[in-house]
Amino acid sequence: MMQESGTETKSNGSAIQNGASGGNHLLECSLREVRSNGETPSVEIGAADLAHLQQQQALQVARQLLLQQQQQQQQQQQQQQQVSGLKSPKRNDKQPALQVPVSVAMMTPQVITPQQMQQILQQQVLTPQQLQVLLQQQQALMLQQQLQEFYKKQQEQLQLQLLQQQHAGKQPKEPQQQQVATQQLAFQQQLLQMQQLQQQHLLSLQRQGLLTIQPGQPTLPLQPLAQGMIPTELQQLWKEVTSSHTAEEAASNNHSSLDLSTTCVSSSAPSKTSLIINPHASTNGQLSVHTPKRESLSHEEHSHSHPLYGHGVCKWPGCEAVCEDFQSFLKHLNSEHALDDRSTAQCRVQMQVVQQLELQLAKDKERLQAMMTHLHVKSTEPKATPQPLNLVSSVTLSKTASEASPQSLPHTPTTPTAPITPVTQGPSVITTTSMHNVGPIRRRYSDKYNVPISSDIAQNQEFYKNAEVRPPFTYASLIRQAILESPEKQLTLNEIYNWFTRMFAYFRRNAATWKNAVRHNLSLHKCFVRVENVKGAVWTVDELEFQKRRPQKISGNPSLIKNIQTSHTYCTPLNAALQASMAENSIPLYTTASMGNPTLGNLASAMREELNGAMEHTNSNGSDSSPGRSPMQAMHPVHVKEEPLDPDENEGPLSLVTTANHSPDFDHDRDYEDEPVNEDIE
DNA sequence: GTGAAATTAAACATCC
DNA sequence: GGGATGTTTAATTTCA
Repeated sequence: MMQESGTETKSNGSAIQNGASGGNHLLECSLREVRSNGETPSVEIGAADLAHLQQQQALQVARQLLLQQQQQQQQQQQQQQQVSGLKSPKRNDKQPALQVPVSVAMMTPQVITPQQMQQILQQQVLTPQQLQVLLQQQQALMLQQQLQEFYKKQQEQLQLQLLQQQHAGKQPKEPQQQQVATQQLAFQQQLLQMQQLQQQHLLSLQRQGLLTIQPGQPTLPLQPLAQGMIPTELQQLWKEVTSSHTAEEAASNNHSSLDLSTTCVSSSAPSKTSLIINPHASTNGQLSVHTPKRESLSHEEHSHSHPLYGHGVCKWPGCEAVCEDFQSFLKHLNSEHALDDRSTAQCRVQMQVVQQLELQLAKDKERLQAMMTHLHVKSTEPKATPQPLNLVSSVTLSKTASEASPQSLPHTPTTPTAPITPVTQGPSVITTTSMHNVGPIRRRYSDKYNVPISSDIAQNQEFYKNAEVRPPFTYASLIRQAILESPEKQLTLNEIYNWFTRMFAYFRRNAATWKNAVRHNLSLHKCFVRVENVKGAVWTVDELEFQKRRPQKISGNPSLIKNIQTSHTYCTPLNAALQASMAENSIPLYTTASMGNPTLGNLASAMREELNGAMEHTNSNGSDSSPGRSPMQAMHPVHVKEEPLDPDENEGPLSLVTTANHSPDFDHDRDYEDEPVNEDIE
């Protein structure tokens, strides 16, 4: 691709700089440009074929137009020779206009024929959205074609007028010339509008993935528009305007520098002359839409609006040359940033920068949308347990915050819902990291610092259900939660198993391991009381024993602790999330303060309020003020093997979980029990 | 560095 | 007899 782009650049450049030999060299140059532009694949899948067809058609149309031009030129010469033996300057003025259709044909892919469209539809290579965009683009192209035809007719009228003018001798020319110039300018403006429209369509295609921009590939569909126009057609269009603008130029019939075609024929005048004469013809690849009057209005207006000039400094990438006024800026622009390989390369680099930024913006927008969607869902969820957000659970007043090593980062599954509760102090960021990349690092936090496990589970229910992420709670906490969620606050072992597998995807594998751990915990901790029932044994929770299990390890002023937590816990994950997001996208790291995101600020504020409420509740309650529970293993080694979901998950989580429902039907192990333990995979 | 708690693994017993 | 359930022990890991 880079080679192709380089070739294209050279071909375009040669069309300008070397376009001085041969009577039809300009035509050859145009054709070469058409070919070079037409050979650049820039659309993938079906669109690539489509673009190829369009390019081929464009080539054919360009050739036809060129033939027509040649014929017209011959006819004109014959007519003029018949009318007068003198060489008419107007004839030369007409010829550039005749070049324009070539450029139009070159830069406008042809409309897809119904057969081609039907073929595309049959092949189903495009999605409906892509087809819609394609149709819009086709409409724009059809408009361009109509415009092109209009322009051809206009040119013919111009020729007739000029011929009549020549026949009429020295009659007043200026009104006609002005009319011609006005018409040409109107056409230029229309042309530009069509270009912009097409660029918009191409951008939309690009955003939708129809177009693929490869790094270093300067052969974007828009580029034929710009690059094709810059070297020749732009100058010609401008010359048409300027040449017919003043009576002096009209009077100076032999002034060949204003006619690029003459320049080409003369084989001696470099095309750069036209650049000097018409500085705005191709300045920076921007097609000037200014009429001569506008151009002569004032440069101040220009200086205020020129994107490359501001505060007396040239804003050309990497330049920053100081220009006292706009005139000097223009001189500098035309001298230092003229149309050459360097400027072209810089322009392409800038285009790629813009493209990358657009892609980045789209990516970040998508990320933001996902985040907003996720938070919105969470906020609108009916809160069965209006308990504080579990972000407080990520609070650690000790080294854990500073030990936020990559290993301790929360595992970020690819599921659409990520835990709103950071598992650790690490950034809770949705990344593309697969959830299977979870490491053996284990973190548990929830039953420390009196974090209500129910809140976290409720808020991250979908996440835990879908992502094979180990819940950051101890077995004891999970068992207790399962039992407390039951209507009768009692569960059989099998029902506890089912609760684990139903609520956590993580516990859908290695059943033998974690079930053994469940049994071990039930037996080990005194807080779990086995109650013999008529229909079997059920497990209940002795809350007093549960609260006595761990001593309070956080000492000091509770209010101070609360302040510390509120000042660090909430900000850290948010900042980390933002920073990680930026780091992932290679965006310079901004501070949260500099970003000043009100939404996040409000979010953090709301969380802080909830945290305060939670802490106050805890402190006042005192029953759940034993945060000293030791950590829990947050992550297990990852197992590659996927397992089917438990069909029993469709059952209501709690409605059937009663002692009376304890029946052998609850075959909890039929899907998980006999799984091989794959701990050693990693 | 240490101790407590949690986790994991295993053996064993009991019951259905 | 096999599996589920329950108990116990030991090694290891995590973290305050």
